[in-house]
Formats: sequence, C-alpha cells, structure tokens
Amino acid sequence: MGRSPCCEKAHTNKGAWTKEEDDRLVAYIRAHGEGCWRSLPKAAGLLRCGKSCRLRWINYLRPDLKRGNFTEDEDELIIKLHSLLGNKWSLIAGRLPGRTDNEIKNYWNTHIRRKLLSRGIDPTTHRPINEPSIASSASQELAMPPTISFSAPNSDSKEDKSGILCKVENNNNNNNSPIIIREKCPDLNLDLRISPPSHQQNQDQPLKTGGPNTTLCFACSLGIQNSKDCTCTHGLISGTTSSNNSGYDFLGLKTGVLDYRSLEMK
DNA sequence: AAGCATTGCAACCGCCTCCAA
DNA sequence: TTTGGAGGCGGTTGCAATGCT
Repeated sequence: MGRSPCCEKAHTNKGAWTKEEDDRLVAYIRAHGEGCWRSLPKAAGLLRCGKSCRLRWINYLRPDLKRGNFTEDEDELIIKLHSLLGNKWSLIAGRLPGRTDNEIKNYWNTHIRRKLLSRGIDPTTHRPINEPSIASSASQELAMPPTISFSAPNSDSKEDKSGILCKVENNNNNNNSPIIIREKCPDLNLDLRISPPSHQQNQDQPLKTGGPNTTLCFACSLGIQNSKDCTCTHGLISGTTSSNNSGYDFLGLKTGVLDYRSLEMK
C-alpha cells in the first residue's frame, strides 16, 4: 500500500537550490502569493517537489526572516519555551519573530544542547544531569493527555515523590479529587495543573482569567479552538487573550494562562 | 599542505492532522 | 462516516565549511 508521493519524483531536482530556482520561486510567490504548493512548481516552472518549494520559501526566502546569530535573550527564550513545549519547534518559532522552526531546531541541536549540558542541565528534561532519573520527566509530562492549565502560584506548594514542586488544590468537580499542580518552570510563574479529562468547569461560574482557578480543557490548552472535544468555556478566555493584551507579557503568561493558540503566529 | 574529524545548516523523508468530497 | 489529497511538522541525513593534527 503506502501513500502516493506528494509529487512526481522522477523529474524533480533534489539537493541545494540554485540562484535561478530561488529567483523563480520568489517571483512566483510575489506575483501569486503562497498556497497550493503542489501545483506551484509547475506553475512557476520549477522542477521541484511542492514540499521542497514550501520549505525553501519558509526557511530561507521569506522576506521577514531575521537570519544572523541568535541573541542571548533569544537563547533563554528558546530554552524556556522548550522546557514548556518540548520539541514543538513550530510553536517555539511562533514566539520568535523572523526565526523558523527549522532554524531553531538546528540551533537547539548544535548550540543550546551543548550550552545546557555545560551548565549540567539535561536538555531533554531541563533538570540537573546528576539527579537520579525519574519516571516523570518534563518531556513525558508534556506528552500526557490530561487537562492542563496554568495558574498563579500559591503557598500550598510541596514536592512530590519525584521531587517536582507540586501543590494540591481542591477540585470543584464531581469526584472532589484534588488537583495536582506541578511547577516545572517556577521562574515563568507557571503551574501545570493535571486533572482527569472529564473535568468540567462550572458553567455558572464565569472564568476569571489569570485567577488561580482558571482552567482550560486539554483541547484548548493545545490550541484546538472550538474543538468538538472542548469542555471549557474557552470563549471567555480567548476573548480575553485576543482582545485584551494589557495583562500579557511577551510570552502571554503574565496573567497566568498559557494559551497555546497565541503561540502560533501563522 | 594534506588528511581526517567535527560542526553547522539546508534539505529531505515520512508521519500526522485537517478538511472537503 | 469514510476516504484521500494537501499542508504541516519533527526527525534525520548529506555535505560544505572549518578546525585540528
């Protein structure tokens, strides 16, 4: 079986792009705009796969690309975003104007990894290397599917079995089970709240953006706006995040709610 | 100067998700 | 509800540039 190739590979060029190919691609996109990558090569007179054209444009030819060395601020931002998002390079890139996911991915693998290792920090888990390995590394937590929310810290913090700073809050849902909150990035004022997927917000209780009880459903936490899986009153949150930026710092975290939608700048 | 090793990055590959039919 | 096309994404590879012996 297998899927059909994205383009006719027999008559396509591969490898490094020539100046002429670049010129053709840029000229075509300037004239017709982005989109329909599959038909673009033929229309632009390029013997390239559509995906290859898209990649070339996005990673190299786009006029808004910054290029040049990463600044120290960008380094630190990438590290913080990676500790939150893991290898979600496109989301990370969305927070660094003029940088591409491919560029950040390469930079991470060549520079930042080494930088963290030299600091004695595991670049995967963002924890000290000499700590005993634990079951719930940061990246594993990020892969977990339960409801996740971020809220302002309070004084009930304590470490869990794995040594991660946690706090326990009362849960207002039916089973009254406590909500375990793990602080992975205390310097970002973030809590990671994990509760059962069935967790529902009380519809009668409007969400208070940034308050300690603000909770996004898993779908919304991942940026799937208006998803059929949405179980929260995200309209209030998204309305706040999109129309009122006054409470947000550049990470969109100041109010305590990490809205993944805001990380995408497409 | 030559040969080998390492580094950095552009590009490719294959899988996943979304969406229209 | 299913299916297939298209775009997007993350992991990996290939190779030129650079450093080292």
